Amino acid sequence: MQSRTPASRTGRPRSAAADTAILAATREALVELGWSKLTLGDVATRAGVAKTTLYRRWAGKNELVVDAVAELFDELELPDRGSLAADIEGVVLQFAAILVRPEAKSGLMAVVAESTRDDALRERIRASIVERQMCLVLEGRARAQLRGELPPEPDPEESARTVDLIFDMVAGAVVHRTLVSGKAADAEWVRDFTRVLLLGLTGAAREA
Amino acid sequence: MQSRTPASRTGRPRSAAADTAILAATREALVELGWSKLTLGDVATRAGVAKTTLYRRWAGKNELVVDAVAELFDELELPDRGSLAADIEGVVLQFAAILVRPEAKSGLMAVVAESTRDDALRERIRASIVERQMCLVLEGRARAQLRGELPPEPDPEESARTVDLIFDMVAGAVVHRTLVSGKAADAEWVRDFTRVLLLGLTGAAREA
DNA sequence: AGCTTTCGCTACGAGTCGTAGCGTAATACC
DNA sequence: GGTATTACGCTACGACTCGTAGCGAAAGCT
Repeated sequence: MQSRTPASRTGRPRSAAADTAILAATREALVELGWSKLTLGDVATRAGVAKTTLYRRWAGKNELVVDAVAELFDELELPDRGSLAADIEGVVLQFAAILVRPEAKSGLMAVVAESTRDDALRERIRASIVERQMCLVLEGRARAQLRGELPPEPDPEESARTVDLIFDMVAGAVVHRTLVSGKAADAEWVRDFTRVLLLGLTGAAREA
Repeated sequence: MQSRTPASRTGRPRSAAADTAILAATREALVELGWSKLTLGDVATRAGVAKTTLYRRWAGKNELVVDAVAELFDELELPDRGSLAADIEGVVLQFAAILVRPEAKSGLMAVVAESTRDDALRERIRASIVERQMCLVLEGRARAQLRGELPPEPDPEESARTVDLIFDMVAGAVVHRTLVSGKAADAEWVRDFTRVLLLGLTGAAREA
């Protein structure tokens, strides 16, 4: 999780408790101070560790916040709710519930902004946050194809394109709704969104 | 555009050239340094003005970058391309062309992140960036309803909900594709996206 | 002219950054 | 148990940025 986990077998091991304390303190500081006013010195004080300890484990503020925010997304799951529409609504509501939390709002967009100039950071975000969400899309799509709600796509290249597209549409819409428009992705919005996603603007209007 | 335009009619007027120079210097600094390493002192030097002049016009880094980035979106237009699908593809390609520019990538997400803790900043972003995009959605939808491609929605409240939803889906998908997934929203992607948006996941697959 | 406001410049205290050095604590190996 | 090795807490440091204050000069309005 940290920048590097050396295969050193000798010497005093790193405190696992310090890790959890630091990440929790980071989220706490994100809530109280936000991204721009968050300082590593303050996080170290909150966590009860020395500032040097923090720098020994993380390269900087970006990497630390990525790890702290990534843990928020661990709770994402995709229970089988019987239909594609119900599955989408369920996972979108979960996703929205995470995004309204202030530690997620403040931190996630900031590290994404930084990742536009830092490829290593982008890869770190992809591996620890985005990939998990992508797996949910894959799982939900495969489940829908088994149910016959979506046609199978034999061409692997086109299939990958479709999965990417769905992922950007779902995650992008929820993020934009929550963070840019600043409105809640509540049950009503999620219902409308799912209808448009499945049936399209033209089809959804006919069934309204 | 700046923080306040006092109705002072006497005295030396503010240099309009300084404004454009400062905003251009801000975008230049965003490209070279990115959001986090951008300093107001550096921007002032690039623009050839004193640091104090900059602080007299903008409250801080957030407000300055919002204004600098907002000018990038002035070129957004919605020419009538004959069909709803063509209109969407056209405006999405324009939007994507702006978002790939490094000054937009670095700056936009950062100020959105900051706006999660600053209501005044959020309103500033809404007024100078988001509102313009929202108008395009309204215009395109009205045009499609005249063509008969979309059914009219008499209920103003439901109509507003639909416009908000479309806006979040379109803008969110493009932003997520460009900034989070880090892939280009090229013609092929835009075509697939438009098809899903109009026909839905189920309908789009049938016509693939 | 006279008045008002802006501009450029310099300087300043405050705060943060990331690192180095040191002594101590905790574990693995012999 | 002794020893090597690493992590830890603490302090201190130079470098940098921040945002503001004060000053004299410049530019425009009446």
